[in-house]
Amino acid sequence: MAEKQRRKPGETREKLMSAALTLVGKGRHFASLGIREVTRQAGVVPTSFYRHFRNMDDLGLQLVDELGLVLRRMMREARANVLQADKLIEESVAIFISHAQANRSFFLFMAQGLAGESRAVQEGIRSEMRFFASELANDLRRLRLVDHLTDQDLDMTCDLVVRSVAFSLTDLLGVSADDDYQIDQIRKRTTRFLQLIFVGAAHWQSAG
Amino acid sequence: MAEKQRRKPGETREKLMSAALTLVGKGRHFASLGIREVTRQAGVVPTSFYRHFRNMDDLGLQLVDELGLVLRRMMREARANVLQADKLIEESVAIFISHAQANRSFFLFMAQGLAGESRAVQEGIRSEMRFFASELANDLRRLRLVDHLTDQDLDMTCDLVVRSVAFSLTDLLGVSADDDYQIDQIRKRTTRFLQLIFVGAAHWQSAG
DNA sequence: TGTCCGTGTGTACAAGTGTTCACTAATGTG
DNA sequence: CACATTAGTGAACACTTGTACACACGGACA
Repeated sequence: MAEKQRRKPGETREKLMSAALTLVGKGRHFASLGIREVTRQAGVVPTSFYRHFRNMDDLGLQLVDELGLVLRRMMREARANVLQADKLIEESVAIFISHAQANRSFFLFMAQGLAGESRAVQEGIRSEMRFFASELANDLRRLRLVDHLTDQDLDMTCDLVVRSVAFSLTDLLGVSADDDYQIDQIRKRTTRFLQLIFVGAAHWQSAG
Repeated sequence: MAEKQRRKPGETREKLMSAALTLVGKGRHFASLGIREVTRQAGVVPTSFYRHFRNMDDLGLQLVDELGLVLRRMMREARANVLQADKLIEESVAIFISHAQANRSFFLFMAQGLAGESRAVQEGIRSEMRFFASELANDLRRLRLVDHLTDQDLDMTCDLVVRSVAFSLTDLLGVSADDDYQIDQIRKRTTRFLQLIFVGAAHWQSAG
């Protein structure tokens, strides 16, 4: 019989979550993962799963929570590194892309979850995106870059920005993780998208 | 023994495809569907599946083909009904929303497939979107609404438009099919997104 | 020191899975 | 009409699946 391994608390839980992410990173869709498959990947007996999660949806929800942390780290880095306003878009997108590469599976999971099977996960990710958009709106206000926009129009703009960036995840998803050329193309395109949106915002008049 | 039912050619094939769509419409994710499940929903014996498809990915690919037809019908209707340029965006979005409601499962499948498990389905849907974007670019050129944009910038604009509209599918996905108020909100928001993008395009200068 | 309790393990089971096979009825083709 | 082809059927296969149960170990705390 295999020895019972005593691990530090929460280790198996983490193993299971990162096992699910690993499978997602290998191209599987989260909705198609099973409990046994995940435990197998984690090197843990199936019954252990229930010590930490009620079912796969539950695991998905906890992954969304961790995704929130990843996104917040990314925001912090962007705030720290994006100093000159004229390169704001370019640098923000670059930071996004580099985080997306460093946490590929996480962002794949995010892209999948937007149209996923679990309503709760879906709502969780949408909620993260709303939060992200509202933080972006705050930052832009603070930098006094959008003084001519009403709050509502600013919110709309940021919403569109976040969506466009999120959509680029599905581009990233299609290219292999080390195809630097393609990834750079995606970065450039996403940058142009945002520039176009901000040109629109600069000339937007609320009544329109 | 149940009678062997002779049906008109291709009927079982259609039954299987629409069975898969039905399940998607009920909130399931395509990637999590199994052959037996689909055949059960179609009221057909599991073995029949192999008469028409090699596996679920194959079925997915054929669904993408049909999705192409749906999209082309939609384009045709938009071209026929959108006459006055000043309401172009508003009416196009309205037509999109109404088609998305009329073919809910199809568009859910599309939203799922963008980050789906099958690389081939993914690429198929992206290809449909590219086609859609290039047709849109042609139309805009023909209407002489974007004379100041280079081809490349016009392509980018249309790409962004198509993405924004596609993303709104994930909004639609979250509200029940008969929640007219919410659907109208989505329609309005999507319309504003496109207006913002076109304001951006109007003031875009290629060198930027 | 003794006793919970959280977390790991192995076994078990019924139900569901993809796929193969041999069989058969209807259809199209000569 | 004879006949090959297509498209339906049921039975069977080896496996996988989710989940329940009883048990074992180690740390926290009395």
